[in-house]
Amino acid sequence: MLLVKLTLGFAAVPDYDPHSYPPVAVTVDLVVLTVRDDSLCVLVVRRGVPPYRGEWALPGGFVRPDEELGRAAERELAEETGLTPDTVHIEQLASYGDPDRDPRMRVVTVAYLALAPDLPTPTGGSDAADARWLPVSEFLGAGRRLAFDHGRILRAGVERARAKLEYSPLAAAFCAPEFTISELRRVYEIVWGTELDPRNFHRKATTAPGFLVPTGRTTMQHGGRPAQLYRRGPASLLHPPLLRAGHEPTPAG
Amino acid sequence: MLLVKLTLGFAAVPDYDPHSYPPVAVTVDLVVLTVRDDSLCVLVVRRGVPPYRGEWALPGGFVRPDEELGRAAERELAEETGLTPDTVHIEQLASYGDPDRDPRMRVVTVAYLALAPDLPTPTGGSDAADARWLPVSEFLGAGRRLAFDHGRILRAGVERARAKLEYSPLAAAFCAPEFTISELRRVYEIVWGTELDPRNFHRKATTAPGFLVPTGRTTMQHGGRPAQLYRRGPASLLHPPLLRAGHEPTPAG
DNA sequence: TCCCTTATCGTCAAAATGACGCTAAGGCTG
DNA sequence: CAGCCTTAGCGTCATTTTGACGATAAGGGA
Repeated sequence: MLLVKLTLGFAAVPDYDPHSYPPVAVTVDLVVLTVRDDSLCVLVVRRGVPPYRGEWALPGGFVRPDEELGRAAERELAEETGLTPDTVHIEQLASYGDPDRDPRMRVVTVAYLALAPDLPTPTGGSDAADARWLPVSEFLGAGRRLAFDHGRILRAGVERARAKLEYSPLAAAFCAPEFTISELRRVYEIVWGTELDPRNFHRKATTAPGFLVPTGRTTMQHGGRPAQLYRRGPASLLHPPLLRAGHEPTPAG
Repeated sequence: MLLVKLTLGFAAVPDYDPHSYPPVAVTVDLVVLTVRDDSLCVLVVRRGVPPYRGEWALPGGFVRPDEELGRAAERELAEETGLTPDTVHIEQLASYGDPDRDPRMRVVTVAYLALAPDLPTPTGGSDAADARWLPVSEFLGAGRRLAFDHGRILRAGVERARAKLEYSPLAAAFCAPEFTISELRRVYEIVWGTELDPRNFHRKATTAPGFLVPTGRTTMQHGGRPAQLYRRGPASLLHPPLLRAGHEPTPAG
């Protein structure tokens, strides 16, 4: 029958009828990470409707009929946090489409990873009933659970963030537009969960071409000697990378 | 019928009805790369039906109603090449869902990247009318074009492959189960488009823990002194990584 | 003023890298 | 079979990079 014909591939389907396909919904889900109170936090919302009513989930929503995937992600981000891509870094993470990941119907979700500086207000959300920042450790361990397969998505997002700090200047996305080297180092330490030597980190960060642009201004927020303020540089890749010591990340198989 | 209902009610969001959404088709597309005849090649199929009839496209097809995304990708790979995940490495690449990327309807595709050893037969495809390996350079330059947005997907796949050679043992996925260091080096040289010093490469490849496992056997395929044969090791990450010299990859913005 | 804190520069030994010489071990050719 | 060519694989060495950590700079507070 038709189904069989269709699955042979796009190219081999002379006159297929796409509408005869079972309905699939496409959503975007967001892993929005920030560094707050010495821990890596993720933005979660409490679900107001079944399934998983009352449980924490990643923010997300349907992709509109004529909307690009990235636009949908940015729109959801703006709805939940009031932030725009000017302020936060956002990139596609991965897609998840297990047939039973949503009990209501087939839902394929395209997950996005967003890295935001510490926001004064947790959320400026519109429809989000209850949204807040919670430490990712709450969900990565045996503690709380996230609705749907969002725990898996969160793990992927955190893993991606940790890896990208090594080779990309993305750590700065967790900082305000102007930041000190120590603030940047604190980001690395919290995201990686390690301690870094301040002097060696300072050397490597300032040496990597295009990573940091000094502003000339200084700040004395942190009690000691005033620190130089930097802005993100033009580099899209760190050379040389800031490698973690010995890391076997996900126990991949 | 269903279609009419689907296109109607989009507005309601909080207590949404997933079925009240417009139809979206979900496909998987494959970027299957291999190293052949001193160049990096991609598996492409010639389209037999409009749109883009007669043009080259990436292999792919619909995700079946109760099929996981990764399974769909593996199935398509098997249909086109006869290969299974035992033989090739396959991983999710990214998703593409621009509203007009397929003129017929909204199609969201989940692209997968597969890295295969050089296959004796170009394809063992079932339905693929005309499938073959072509150098990626044909499509990356101003030469041939791929159907749909497949050129963009191919670029992402090649970029991903190039990047992953640095810090993952994935280069071995381009080789037969047993391979020599020179064969591995040739993979790096062809994928990166650079030349590598054989002696330094030998040192770094054999030094990286878990990258290579010597088999004890040797081969003399290449005319000179017989070479040790190795198998892929257990490492999932290369430490230290095999870094390219100075590389600004995609001219990112 | 002394002390405490953080920032930043400097030093130095250990490790990694890159350039490259040299020997090993096959086949090929005359 | 004696060179010769080819690739494999080991070793050397100067240069860089890294990591550990000392020392100084520059603020606030007791």
